[in-house]
Order: sequence, then C-alpha cells, then structure tokens
Amino acid sequence: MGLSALTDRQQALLDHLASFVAKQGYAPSLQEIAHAFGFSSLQGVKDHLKALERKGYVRRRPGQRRAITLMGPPRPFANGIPILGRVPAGTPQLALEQYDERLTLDTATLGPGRHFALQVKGDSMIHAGIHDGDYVIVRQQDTAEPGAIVVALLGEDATVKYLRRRGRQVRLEAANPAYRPIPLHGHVPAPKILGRVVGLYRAFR
Amino acid sequence: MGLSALTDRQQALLDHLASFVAKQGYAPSLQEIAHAFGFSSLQGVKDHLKALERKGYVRRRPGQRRAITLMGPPRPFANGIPILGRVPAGTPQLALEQYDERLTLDTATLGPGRHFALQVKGDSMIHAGIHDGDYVIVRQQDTAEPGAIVVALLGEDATVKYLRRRGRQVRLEAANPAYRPIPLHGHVPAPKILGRVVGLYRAFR
DNA sequence: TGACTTACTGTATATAAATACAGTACCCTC
DNA sequence: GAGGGTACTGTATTTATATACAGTAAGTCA
Repeated sequence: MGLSALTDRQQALLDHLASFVAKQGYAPSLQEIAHAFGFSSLQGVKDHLKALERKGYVRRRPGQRRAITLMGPPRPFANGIPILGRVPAGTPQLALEQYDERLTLDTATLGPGRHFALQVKGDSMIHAGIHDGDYVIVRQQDTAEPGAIVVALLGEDATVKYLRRRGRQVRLEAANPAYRPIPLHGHVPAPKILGRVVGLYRAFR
Repeated sequence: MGLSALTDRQQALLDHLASFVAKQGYAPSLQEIAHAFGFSSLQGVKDHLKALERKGYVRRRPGQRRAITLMGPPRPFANGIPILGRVPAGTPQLALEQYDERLTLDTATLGPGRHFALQVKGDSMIHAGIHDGDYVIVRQQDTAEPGAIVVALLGEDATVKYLRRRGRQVRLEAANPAYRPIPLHGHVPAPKILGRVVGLYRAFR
C-alpha cells in the first residue's frame, strides 16, 4: 500500500502547492491558496490541507506561516538523503512515511562556524574508528576542550589526534598506542590546532 | 562572472537557506534563521538578507512571511563543505584557494539510484570501522556482489552485514566474529537485502 | 431516514513573524 | 580621523497569516 487516493479538489490543491513551491521556492499561505482557487473563505483550504495531511501527502507545522512540506515520491533527494526510521517488517518497498529526518552536510546540521573536511592518511586513529581515507569534518577553531578530537598542524602536516590532559600537560595523542603523544606546549615545531572534529564521512567503493 | 562575491557570513546564510528549503520545502522565517545561527536579534538576519538581495542571490516579498526565493543558477555545491587539500605550513588562517573539492551528501556525489540513511545499532560491524550510532548511507538495491557491505532485513530488524560467498553458499556475516553468519537462502526468517552501503557518517558530540 | 463526508461561506480572534529605530563594535580606506 | 561597510544586540510596533467557531449545501453509504 502506498498513499491513499485523493479527491479531485484535493489533487488540484496538491498540484497547486507543488507548482507554487517549484516557482517561488517557498510554500503559499492559506489566503494565497484561497485566492488562487477563488475561495472567499479560508476554511475550505484548511479542510483540504487537513485531508492531505491525514493521507500523508503533506506535513504542516501548527501555527507556523507557510509551513507546508510536500511529501511523496516526486521529491528528489537533491540535498540531503532521508534517514530511515523504523523498518517495517516485510515491506516490499520502503514507504515514504518512514522518512522523518534528513542527513545533510551543511551549516544547519553542523551548527555555526566555518567547517572544512580533511582526508585522513594513516592509521593513527584507527582505534577511534577513524580509518585511512576517511574524511573528517572539522569546525574551525584554535582551541578545544580536552577529550575532543582535533585537527592539528604539525610543521607541514595536518594530523588528527585526541586532545588530552595529563596532569598539567595538555597533549595530542593518537588512538593507536604505537604513536608517541605530542605536548601542546614546548614542542618543536609548535602544534597549532586548526579545528575540532565534529563529523566523519567514509565512502565505500 | 555574474554575481558579486559574498562574505563568509553571507555565504553561510545562503547555504543555510538552500538547505532549509531543500529539507522543508519552504523558506525559513527570520527568527528561525537567527536561531540557527545563534543570533539574539533579527536585525543581523535582515542585514544579511538585504545584502544577498542587493547582490542578486535572493528575492524577497516585503511584509510576507517566509517569502524568500533563491535566485541564480542552482549551485550544485550549495550544501557541501570544502575539502582541504594541502595544508600550507604555518598558514595563520586557512586560505580559500586551498579548497578544491567539496564534500556533499547528494545524488551527485553518491551516483545514481535511490539512497537512504540508517542509524547503526550495536557493535556487530565494529571491526569494519562501523560503530554504534553511525549513519550508513545505503543505495537501494535488492542484490549485491559478494564482498559488499549490505543492509538486510531480518524479520523486523535491519542489520548491516558483509555479503560473503563460502563455497556455493552466500551468507551475511558480521565483522565481529562473535556474531553468527546467516545464510541468504534457506534461513527463517528469509533475509531480504535492502541495499548496499556506499557511505558512512558519524557525528561527534 | 439519518449519519457521515466533502466542499465550501462568513466572521472573529490570536499570534508568528516582518518591520522599524536606536545603538555598539570592528574592520577598511581615503 | 572621518566616513563607509559589515556584523551584530535590544526593544517596540505592526501586520500577514493561522486558527477557531458557526454555519449551508450536496452526495453517499447503510
């Protein structure tokens, strides 16, 4: 089963919604919909939207203006990919209703600040689940709390390390014990923190 | 070149706009933008939007709620984050010229096909560097070559496993040897392949 | 016949959100 | 060292818009 059937008017309203969003980049207000259909009242629009929401074609945020999200197949995953919530047993195809959130790599997901990505070389952080070839997503900052995974510049090389406090010394440590820890101060060349690792991406070939 | 250059903050705001619209299907309100960036006032948002409008990146309808239209050619890397190539020695701040590529999670990066993401539960794939809480990005398909990491439906649970061939038997194997392999055929309940794992994302708190 | 759904009109109220004005701070550059 | 642009905070006001309640009318199902 997919989505339940729509009446002619509900379909017309859904079509109008889709074309409005495609054209303007934002959803119409209730009065704009009413005007487009020649309604003199808003209640008709509300009723139709309520039906569309009940049948799973749109989702609304109560009280918010123009907060209508179109659901359903014709929405490409242009930006971000849907996160599958529960997996219904024996479902032949994955129902759209299951998608609630979306996974993206942008400032909205990552929070404020400048970000960059860096491809990891070597296996010094393999015990932290960071493998050779992985991309770490880094929020640019020049300090970090102990315990954080940071990207530090050591001479000419950018390295991914834990920032750890040992007594009164703060140092960079690899997750792999085969690598020597590096004190943050009093080391030549002086390490410089480029940012904190906030995400990781790996592509499987 | 057509559109004039943007400041970092203006670019960040434009990226946020693009991803919000892509995710929600409608534009954000000024307060939502302010909240996303941690502003306590709306004037900053207004100023930035004004700059973006003056430079031709967006168009607004005065007085209307959420009436922000993104202009210009659809920028494919609107939501990506830059990948830092070489790290120049001793550079005080990271120069923009160093960024050559961008990391995105969209169909352009992932290739053709439908994709979804799934949050991994448990440590059955920890030896493959897939940890509890990681998101795997899955290309939807119902078969896969042996050697691939797949997401399979086992009864009501979606599990991440290697697809391996042993002799003439094809079976699902965990990377963690503590878990039993499951033959693809002749097992109850019958495993069903949902797709192949093509990527992995992890967020660090 | 009556209950139920769809498809609206009409009026009133509440509020989310845009606008406006005043001010601070930090660059630039001329 | 004055002037302009960027990047905000803080408070107040207005309004576009969502919501609520009370109806009417036609079709359909049982």
